[in-house]
Amino acid sequence: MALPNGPVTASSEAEAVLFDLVDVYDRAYEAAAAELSLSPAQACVLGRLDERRGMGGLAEELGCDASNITQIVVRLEALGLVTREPNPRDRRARLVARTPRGDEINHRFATAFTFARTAVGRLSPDEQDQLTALLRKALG
Amino acid sequence: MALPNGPVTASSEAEAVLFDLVDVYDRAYEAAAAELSLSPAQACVLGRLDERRGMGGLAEELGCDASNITQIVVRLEALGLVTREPNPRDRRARLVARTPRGDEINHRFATAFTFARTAVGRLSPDEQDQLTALLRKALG
DNA sequence: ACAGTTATTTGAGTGAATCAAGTAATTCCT
DNA sequence: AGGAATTACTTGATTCACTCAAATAACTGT
Repeated sequence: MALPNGPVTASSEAEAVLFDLVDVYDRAYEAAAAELSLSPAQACVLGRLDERRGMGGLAEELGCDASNITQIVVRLEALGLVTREPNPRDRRARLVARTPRGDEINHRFATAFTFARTAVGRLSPDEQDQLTALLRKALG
Repeated sequence: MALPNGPVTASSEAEAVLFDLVDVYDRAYEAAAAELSLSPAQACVLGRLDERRGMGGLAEELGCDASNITQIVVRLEALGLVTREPNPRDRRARLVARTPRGDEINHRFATAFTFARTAVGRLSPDEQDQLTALLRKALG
């Protein structure tokens, strides 16, 4: 379990509850991935392969080094969850795509990761709108 | 930069903005730690040493294996940010405490991690209360 | 065709995390 | 009091995420 990105000092209740939310979210994500024997990073990459795409695009979207993606994809490939085919348009590049089994695991992950759904579901539609508006404003 | 604990599918706007929040929060935490050449885990542990305490308590609070704490504390000790003294009451145990330099770095970290403060600060006091109430309800 | 750029991989290194096993000191039981 | 069980922590082995620097190959523009 990853250590929480904890509150050193929470100077308001809103900050404290924000931290709680982040911590619970992150742990739920990790737990859902673990149910399927995936690391959070693997679940993340798998979840972004709805269409086949290149390594570079993944690295850019996820804000990490390309070699990090290489490793994660190699492991997903070893698990039989993705394939890496040469890109016919550009022979330097590779196209990553989920296998059928990858689709299934990804779907099961989406089902297992209920946290956001459940949390939002505790709110009425009006409250959901309010929350959305408040968080958007808070995010700037 | 850690990969985001991404949304596989966001079935509502509230869920999507929740994910955004978590992602931005986590990245800000990591960035603040990096400014002080700390890993997120190191910043986390350092932030929980307002009073001297044992390794076991840290492990329990942070929900990880004790040996993980040992490693992190060893590194913090090597950086001169914490000390590990034998517990006079129980010679099996060790008491971890921040050094003055640890206090300073921890304080600078708290200053550098502005995200929660800033985000909440964009809201009026009323809105902050609303947000707190909504998130509490969502957390169940 | 040649130089420069781009896509990806490889290799080396750090750190987080877990598990299993070990050590030492405490507690509990009779 | 004495021995067994428990507790607190460390060590060692392993896996994975992550970064950086360097290598390889293939593309692009002139």
